[in-house]
Amino acid sequence: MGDVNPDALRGHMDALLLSVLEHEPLHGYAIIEALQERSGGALAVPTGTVYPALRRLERVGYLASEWATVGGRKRRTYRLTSSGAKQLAGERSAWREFAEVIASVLEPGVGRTKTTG
Amino acid sequence: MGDVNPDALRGHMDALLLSVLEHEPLHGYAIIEALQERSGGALAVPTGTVYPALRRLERVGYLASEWATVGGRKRRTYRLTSSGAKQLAGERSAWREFAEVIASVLEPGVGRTKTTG
DNA sequence: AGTCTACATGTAGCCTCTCTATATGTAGGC
DNA sequence: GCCTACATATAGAGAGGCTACATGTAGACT
Repeated sequence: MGDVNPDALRGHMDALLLSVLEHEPLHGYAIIEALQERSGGALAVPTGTVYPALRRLERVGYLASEWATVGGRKRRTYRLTSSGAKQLAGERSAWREFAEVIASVLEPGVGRTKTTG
Repeated sequence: MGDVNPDALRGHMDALLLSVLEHEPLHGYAIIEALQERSGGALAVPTGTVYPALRRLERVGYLASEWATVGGRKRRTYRLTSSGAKQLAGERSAWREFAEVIASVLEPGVGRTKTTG
């Protein structure tokens, strides 16, 4: 039950982040915990990955954020925008496509059985 | 049926390459075609990705190569070493783990249902 | 002969995302 | 005071896939 190879995460981080914010706004720290919980402990994404990624996602309009103070601590809470929701849907189908493609190469005979066309 | 996002391929290229060489040695150009065929046309990996990757894989001992001339054209044919076969097995289980983890975050309720606590 | 396409390999340099390491600060337990 | 958990942020490194380019053969068509 080792954790996931960092390189493999490339290009999938956005989908993960958008996904945990789908039903409720969360702040960065809570997002990291949610990722870990949902993955059964396999995803230990460092803060140096998450915070910049969240800012990037906000910059492109998929997320929006606002500051809040809870128990004397400051949090920047992120929520999914409608644009982000659309993006998430796209990321989900892209993931399914991707997983199918990789699986078809790695384990021939499973899935995509050369329907060609 | 767009092709796969290049960034998403990060860290999975090795597995793909090792996998197409599992049962038969192939040269670079044929590897690219095999990848495309096995994926139903979804994987159009550029030569600038494949050739350097093959060399890297040879450098670390997962592949071995030799030159051949077929029909007046020179080919460098790669084959899987025993070390590469072991690596491929590892890549396969890493992929299954990875796919399960991503799916568990992207589509909660499917697979890895928080067996932990 | 000249041109075009398919076959075939290779490199330089860019891009961009993830990671490591570090910095900053609050709250609460010991 | 010191340590841990909570909470955010940035600089710089590292890596690998991509674009673009360079090189060359074979065969078809004009």
